[in-house]
Amino acid sequence: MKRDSRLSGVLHVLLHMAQQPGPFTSETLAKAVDTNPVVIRRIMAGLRDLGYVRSEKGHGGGWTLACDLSKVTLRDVYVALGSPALLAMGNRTEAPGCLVEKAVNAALGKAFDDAEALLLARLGEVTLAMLSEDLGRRLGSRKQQGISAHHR
Amino acid sequence: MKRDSRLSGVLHVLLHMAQQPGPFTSETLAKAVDTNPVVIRRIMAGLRDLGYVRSEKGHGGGWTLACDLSKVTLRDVYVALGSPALLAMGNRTEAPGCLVEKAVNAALGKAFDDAEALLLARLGEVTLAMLSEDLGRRLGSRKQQGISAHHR
DNA sequence: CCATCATGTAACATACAAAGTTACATGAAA
DNA sequence: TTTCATGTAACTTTGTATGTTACATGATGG
Repeated sequence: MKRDSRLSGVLHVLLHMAQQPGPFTSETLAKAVDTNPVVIRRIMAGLRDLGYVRSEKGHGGGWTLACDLSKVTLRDVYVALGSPALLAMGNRTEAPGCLVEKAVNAALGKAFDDAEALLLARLGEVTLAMLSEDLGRRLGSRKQQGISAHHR
Repeated sequence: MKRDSRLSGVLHVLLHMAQQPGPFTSETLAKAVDTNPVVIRRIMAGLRDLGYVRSEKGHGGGWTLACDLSKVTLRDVYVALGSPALLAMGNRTEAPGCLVEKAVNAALGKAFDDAEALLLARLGEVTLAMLSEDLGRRLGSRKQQGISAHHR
């Protein structure tokens, strides 16, 4: 199954934005994560709707952070993406008539639900600020560098 | 992302087999789970290789359970399928050079790993025998019924 | 006013994996 | 030797993320 990397991608973008004041055009951000500007607009749309970022058209326009990074968790970002499926596996049929299927769904469903809940809880424990601080530590003495320097 | 239902499907098949002595042809099993005989052979191949089931060709042939149901867990069945991806999401890039990507991967990777570990642990707690017993309870007074009766 | 820049979005193309299907080889039983 | 069943390769279908093109919308600067 093809892996969904939108959460990973949008976090990368947000971290880049947290390193410098901005605004950033979709094209600049696209180069930083090696993708297409339209893809950036696509994954940022939900964040904009929830007020986590702002977008401006025209000269000097682009994307700007519009939230308190210590108040937004990775889970919030995930939800902003539209809460895509977390698990690659699922029950063959939901609401089956067959009792065998029901027994299988009950056992698997419990395991699946527990794993999803744990994942969401973990994502809810990490704020964008914590992520940004971790990045700061990784950058070490090389602070205040631009996007181009972070990317190979 | 398209949902992988092989684990759900193969468990359904195994439970059906546990209800009656067998052997069962791929065609019979395919009808029970509403799919194609080749799909049955495909998802059963790994189980056969690990000795959980046996297959016989020719007249009177088909699939037979060949293991102690109380010794095989849902995790064992999952592994027999080839341990397909559990999570629908993943990091954009493994082993990135970019420090921003590394920070994102570290945070997400931890959450992902924890969720995967929990899911595998849960699957490891449930044996096929437990699943079969649960099915027995669900069937209630309607014991000893054939496959056709279980399926709508 | 208008040329330029940037987002917003629809529409289409591509890539990939699960699931479904067809075809045929292999081997066992009647 | 005919029939039945698995084993497997090859192909088709389907769903979704991702990539791309095209164009509309709106803001800025001259």
